Amino acid sequence: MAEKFESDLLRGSLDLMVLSVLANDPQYGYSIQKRLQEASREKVRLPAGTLYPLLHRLEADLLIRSWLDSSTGRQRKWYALTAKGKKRLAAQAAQWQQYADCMKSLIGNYLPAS
Amino acid sequence: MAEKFESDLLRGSLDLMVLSVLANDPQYGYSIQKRLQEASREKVRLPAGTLYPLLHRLEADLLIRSWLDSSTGRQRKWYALTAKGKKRLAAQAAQWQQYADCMKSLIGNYLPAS
DNA sequence: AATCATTATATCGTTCGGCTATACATAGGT
DNA sequence: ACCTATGTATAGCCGAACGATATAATGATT
Repeated sequence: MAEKFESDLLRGSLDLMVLSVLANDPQYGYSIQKRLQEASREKVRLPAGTLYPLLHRLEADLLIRSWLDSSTGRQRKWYALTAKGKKRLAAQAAQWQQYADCMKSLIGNYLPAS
Repeated sequence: MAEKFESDLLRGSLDLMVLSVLANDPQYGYSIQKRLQEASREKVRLPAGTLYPLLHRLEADLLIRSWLDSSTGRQRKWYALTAKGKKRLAAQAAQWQQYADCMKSLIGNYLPAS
């Protein structure tokens, strides 16, 4: 119960997951980690060694921007989507759906009866 | 139009795709390639450098077995699912659906209106 | 006060799958 | 003779996800 998804399954959609978490409001790394965990019912649990490099990569691609905030006691690095990031989110989400439809038509027959 | 899916999207589901193509009848490498291309409307086009190592891997894991057939003129290496491969196909398909549901709930809001 | 779990960020090195490039060989069409 | 499609194969590169490790502040427990 609540087994994690295989790493390779996540590969290629982790960016999209993180972008979608940032869609509505800014988040900092740790909160992104927790939100994804929660939203996936514990099936996605990003290790720090995956999350932070990923965020740095997205920022280097100008899909997100960051700022430090130490005013709330603990130092946090907040991230928000850029305009480019919003476009990317929409594009990636659309592509993902196509991909999912494609997969579903391939494996549809071998799925457990619901 | 008919843009290929990003490589990283396929990672982790290529095995499942190939297993599903082999589910009903034996196939040889080249025919698997063509079938996947067709079934995906050209969005999945496995290069030989991806396909053949993948098949060797699946065979090493005893998920598929192979035999040569030169009787039809051209030499072909046929592959078929093993019992273990069938189980794996069912398991992977089930996991993939869970994963897809999870993704959909995450990115549902950012999908283009259908 | 000392100890420990949680919060919070970061990097190093490993692993491994998909890709490009390359290679080789047969069949069929012009 | 040449070219395209068919058919299989491997070497080497690339890059993402990961485990291990490091650092440090906070809050709870004893």
